[in-house]
Amino acid sequence: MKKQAIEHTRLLALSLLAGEDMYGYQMIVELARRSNHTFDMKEGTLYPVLHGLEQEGFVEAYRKQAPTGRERKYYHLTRKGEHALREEEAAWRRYSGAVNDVLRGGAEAV
Amino acid sequence: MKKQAIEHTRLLALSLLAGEDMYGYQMIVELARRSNHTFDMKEGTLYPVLHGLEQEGFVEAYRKQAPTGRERKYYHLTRKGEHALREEEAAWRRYSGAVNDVLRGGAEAV
DNA sequence: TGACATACCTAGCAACGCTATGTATAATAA
DNA sequence: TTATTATACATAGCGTTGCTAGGTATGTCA
Repeated sequence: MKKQAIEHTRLLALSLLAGEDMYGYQMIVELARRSNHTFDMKEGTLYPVLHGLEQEGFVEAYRKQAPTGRERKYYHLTRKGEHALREEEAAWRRYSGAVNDVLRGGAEAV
Repeated sequence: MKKQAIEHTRLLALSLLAGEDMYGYQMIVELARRSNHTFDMKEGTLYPVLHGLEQEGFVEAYRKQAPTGRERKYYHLTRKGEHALREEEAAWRRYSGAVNDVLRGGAEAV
């Protein structure tokens, strides 16, 4: 499969941050809500991914006080991250389209 | 993610065998054709999966002489395999639908 | 005050798919 | 005729991904 393709966690994480800055815990809750609980992402999955995205410059982190007084770590999607998101989205459409083609018994014409 | 969900190799393999019995090498070529070369499955990926499917009773293997005189190992989808395919297809639709929901910014209503 | 939800983090493990390699035969090119 | 390529199957070993399991800490509520 070319290069393992999917990496759905990255796609989902980038996509969540496209609308607004979020903190990790919020992303997990939001993802569950938006996917009608199809995705129940674990902290052990998300946090390392966020750190990776930060290192690649796709997101930037900043700390902000919550109204509760508690400090949260928010993530913001950078230009580079927006670009990466568009690419991941395109890869997803290509991938899911190909799966659907195969399920239908194969696309006859191009 | 519940249980890693996708397992796309199994889904694709079962789906290929839904139409007709095939041998491994043929499945790889067919998959490339039907997916417009989005999927270029490796032998090191497919063969172990086929062996696994056979052990689970989802497929049955038999050897048959090719017109070239060469022997090939064909795989046939069993009843159990058809059932598994339907379940994997449903899981795929649920999964891909959820990804699309998240990409769209989240499904509002149920 | 104790329990729970919130909020972050990492080490270690398991599964999946790939690379690399091996074997063997048929077809084709040199 | 011989060498190369395509066909056809197989497995060992590795890397990536995501999960389990555990740890730390703070705010809320009974």
